[in-house]
Amino acid sequence: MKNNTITVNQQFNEEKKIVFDENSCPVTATMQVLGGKWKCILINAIYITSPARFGELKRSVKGITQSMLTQQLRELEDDGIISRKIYAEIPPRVEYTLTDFGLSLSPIIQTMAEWGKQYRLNNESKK
Amino acid sequence: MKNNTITVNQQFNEEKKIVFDENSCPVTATMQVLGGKWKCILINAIYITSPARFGELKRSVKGITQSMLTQQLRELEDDGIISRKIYAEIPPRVEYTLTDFGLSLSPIIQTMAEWGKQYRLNNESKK
DNA sequence: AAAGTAAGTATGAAAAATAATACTATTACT
DNA sequence: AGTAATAGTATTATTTTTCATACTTACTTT
Repeated sequence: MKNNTITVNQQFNEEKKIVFDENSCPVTATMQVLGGKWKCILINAIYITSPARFGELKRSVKGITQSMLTQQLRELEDDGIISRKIYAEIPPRVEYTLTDFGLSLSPIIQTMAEWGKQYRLNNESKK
Repeated sequence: MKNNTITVNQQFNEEKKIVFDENSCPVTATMQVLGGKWKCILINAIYITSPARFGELKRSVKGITQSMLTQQLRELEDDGIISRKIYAEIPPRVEYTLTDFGLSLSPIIQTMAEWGKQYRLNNESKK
């Protein structure tokens, strides 16, 4: 009984009920798919060099290790973002391309690319 | 001498010299600023609830711990993406807002938000 | 016969990111 | 006197990421 007024006030004080989680924040949802250090870079690399081969990606994506590349490509494949085509040849050949779903991410990647270009220009001019 | 022809062939075989690193890949450059689990989510949250207070962010951004929030806000501040305004009051009050530089990232965040909405719609309809 | 090629797998170690918990200061309210 | 509020810091633990290295297969070239 003592706390009645306080309780009522607290309820009325909940002005902003905004919550950021997977269900109510679309950015959080996107991060579930694009999270991690390499996903965006790999999607961009495959977009540009498509069809991209494993060894080619290993050489061109600087800093990535073979096991990381394998792992990230598997995750992208599991998420339906890239498709993996194996040629039964010796030596083996595997080609990676973006699926339609993967292509739907390209506006994000392109926006990131544009920002990155500007960012670098600004940094250059500040030298 | 034996390997002359091979050496020459290898040089000519370098058809694609595309490299993805901080210097030549703008997506990689962007990732340097937006990388990590929380950056995009926080930028979005501050964009929406601006001016955002510390405790408010702690409550609304689900899953983030206090120390992560502090750390990420510091990094965003160091990168010039957000600004931090301290009010000398008791209890203390600190307000976070996006800087102009931070606002320049909003096309990326908006594109991510739009994709996330679509993604969720697609997932809903597949149930 | 040895080395090279492509696309990996397997394993253990190290580093980085993230989380959990306890603690701080100052003031107002009960 | 005890409790709450705000915006943190400090410390340790746990989890996730990333790295390094060795190994595999089957065929070709040296």
